[in-house]
Amino acid sequence: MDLVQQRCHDCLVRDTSLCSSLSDGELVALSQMGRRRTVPAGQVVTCAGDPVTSYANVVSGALKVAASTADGREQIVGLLFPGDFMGQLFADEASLTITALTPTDLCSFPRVGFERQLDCHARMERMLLERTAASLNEARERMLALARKNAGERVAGFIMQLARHAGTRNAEGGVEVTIPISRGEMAAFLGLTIETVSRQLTRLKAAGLVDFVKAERRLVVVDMRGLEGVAETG
Amino acid sequence: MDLVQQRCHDCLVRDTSLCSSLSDGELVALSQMGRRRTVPAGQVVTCAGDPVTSYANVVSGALKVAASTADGREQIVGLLFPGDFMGQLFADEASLTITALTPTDLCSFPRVGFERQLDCHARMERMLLERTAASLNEARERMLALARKNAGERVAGFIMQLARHAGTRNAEGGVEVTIPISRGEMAAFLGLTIETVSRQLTRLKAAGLVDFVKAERRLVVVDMRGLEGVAETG
DNA sequence: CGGAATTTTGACGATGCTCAACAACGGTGG
DNA sequence: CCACCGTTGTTGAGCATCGTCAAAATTCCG
Repeated sequence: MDLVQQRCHDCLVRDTSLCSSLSDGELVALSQMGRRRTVPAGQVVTCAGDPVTSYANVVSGALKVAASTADGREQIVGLLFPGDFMGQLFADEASLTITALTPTDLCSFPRVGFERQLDCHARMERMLLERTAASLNEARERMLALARKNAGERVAGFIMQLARHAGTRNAEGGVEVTIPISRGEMAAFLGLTIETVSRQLTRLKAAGLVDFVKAERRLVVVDMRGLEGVAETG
Repeated sequence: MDLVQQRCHDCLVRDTSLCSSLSDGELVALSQMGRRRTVPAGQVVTCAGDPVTSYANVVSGALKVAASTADGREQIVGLLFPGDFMGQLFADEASLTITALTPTDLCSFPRVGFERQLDCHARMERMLLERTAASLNEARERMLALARKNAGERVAGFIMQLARHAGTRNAEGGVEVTIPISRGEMAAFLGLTIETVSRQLTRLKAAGLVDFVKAERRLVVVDMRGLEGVAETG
């Protein structure tokens, strides 16, 4: 086994990224054009307006995908985690800006080479279609929240999602989660301001639905049912 | 040429729907499972919560794709026109409700059969991937509008899109468009109320940027530049 | 022509944003 | 070890925008 294959074999996301649709043998060509790249927290990876010349798999870390207005208002339209595919498929010019939230490792492919690989690997293309369709459904659900839900519902819904996706049950029957992003990023994600997010969190705490120490990232969902109720009706 | 092929050959969207990626010969299998269906205005085609058992091409008419909360708040997350593909790909349960806005003709396929056809026709699958990716980009742009733009910007932006996409230049240098949906649907699309949409339209008229007669669907963009300005900064 | 549905307009109020001050935390250097 | 400072988060007061409720105007359609 040569070095290239060795690298993929040891890859953290060999089994969760698009690559999981390919056998070791099929992976060779893609592997040869893949370039590992480490990005520090806060750095912009691709910028709205730039031509799209490469795609990537997220290997480790986290990134935000954001749209923004000319005068600087920003909305986070998606988050990327290990195994996720990064890039605006088939767009000649990026309309979104992607920024690393934490130190991040990417496995980056030149656009044309990657698209050629899609041509020869139907299972990979299918997987990409499935993921794109899922992202579209998610984006549409979020449009409902951004347009029609009030601040309380949005914040409660966000914590519910975290709890369901990454929560761990503790001794007292609560569900512990670590909020992976800052208040500012939460606000940018939920279509609110920092102050409103902060107020809603203290409101949830006052209502006894969640518990956390001020300004901490660690949070315990005390009353899942109650929180679910708030997520649906303020 | 048998009847089935004849039907596709005469089809209004033979060259704009996914079918345009297939030759007449390749179309036979898909054609045989396609069922034409006419839906009256206002009728629900697929409902959130139902299992996804079929997909369809829109042949004529228009539909809305909407997400809604338990207590009845609704957000239109997409519109479908002739040539568009309809259905939540690979979802086992629909999360969105699709309703005809006008009398509509569909060419409907059973889910499993259609997915099998995708397996054998790489160009069709590629076209579907391109369209899904484009829809995702569009949804994300709209998330920015719903979360961060004010009522004036949203209404102006909507008219801009109409004018660019379906406008016709008139004698006085204005751009004429027909607003294809009711105020209520505009509101549901823009994340506003009917009253706010109405007020913003009269505001644009008072500012001399557009002209229309009260409660009419026909509208003239008088000052495109000015309208563009409002779309970006209220 | 008449009644229902849609649209417009007005008055009022709540929600969430802005601005501002304060608190908590983490690192840095004396 | 602790004073200092920048960053992040919390809290409060006031206000603007948009939603709600209600009524009038207009259109649609039988």
